[in-house]
Amino acid sequence: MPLSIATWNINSVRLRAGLVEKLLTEHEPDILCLQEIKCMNDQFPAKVFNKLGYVYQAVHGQKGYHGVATVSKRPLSEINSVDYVSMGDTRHIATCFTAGGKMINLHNFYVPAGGDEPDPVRNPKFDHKLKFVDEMKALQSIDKSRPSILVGDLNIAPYENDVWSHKQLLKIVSHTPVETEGLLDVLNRGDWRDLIRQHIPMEEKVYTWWSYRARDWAESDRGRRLDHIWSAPELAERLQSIDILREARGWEKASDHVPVIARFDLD
DNA sequence: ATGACGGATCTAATCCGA
Repeated sequence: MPLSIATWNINSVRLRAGLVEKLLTEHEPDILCLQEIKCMNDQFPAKVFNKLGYVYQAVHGQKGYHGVATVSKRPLSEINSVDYVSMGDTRHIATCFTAGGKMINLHNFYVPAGGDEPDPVRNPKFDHKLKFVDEMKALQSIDKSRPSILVGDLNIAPYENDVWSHKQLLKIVSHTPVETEGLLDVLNRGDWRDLIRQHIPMEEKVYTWWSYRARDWAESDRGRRLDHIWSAPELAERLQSIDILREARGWEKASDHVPVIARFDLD
């Protein structure tokens, strides 16, 4: 079976354990990276994943907010979290696994949302976000001579067609120039490949998140591409497909983010 | 008008998301 990796901001893994089960049953990714699990490690619904064969679990949670987890059918090693911006938040977990006979690093991120006002002086949350992205610039797509994959809710929609209206969102946190330039700097300096954009032309609108506040999310379709899968060039060459599960936004009690799944021509 | 919803928490009103 080819290697497949999914990422999903689940917005409470306990509340949506049933939806996670649906995703894993219907799409069977080898590895699932979750963000915003919103629980402590001992509250993580491990049994739900064990039952489906995802017995390797790297969980980095905290009470009520944030939290990331990587669950896998393949053994995970070198589990490690970096405390970006030294805030004590649970926004990153790194693991390592084997595919195609080689070791691959996998980073799972939940980048801070950044609050309402795009001014780091007046808004400490925006300052935190910018510092977080700054620290990500040190990440290289090849590390310890292994190729890496970086996924998660990066909370930034970098390109014009990653939002429903480029012009109207230029001053809205997630699409301001200081953020989009910062994220593209992370991408370029680390020699990463943006796998969604490798598969979908730049002219085409692509979203992975739709607000809960819209009267009808599908009808207004005012989304943003906040969730990403990046990889080292040698893995990008092996990309077979990338799927954005838009239909998951319409599931009962849906997360406001949808899963993204990348499949690679690697065993 | 993007657009007022939805989650967790010291179960009621508050903070947070993006």
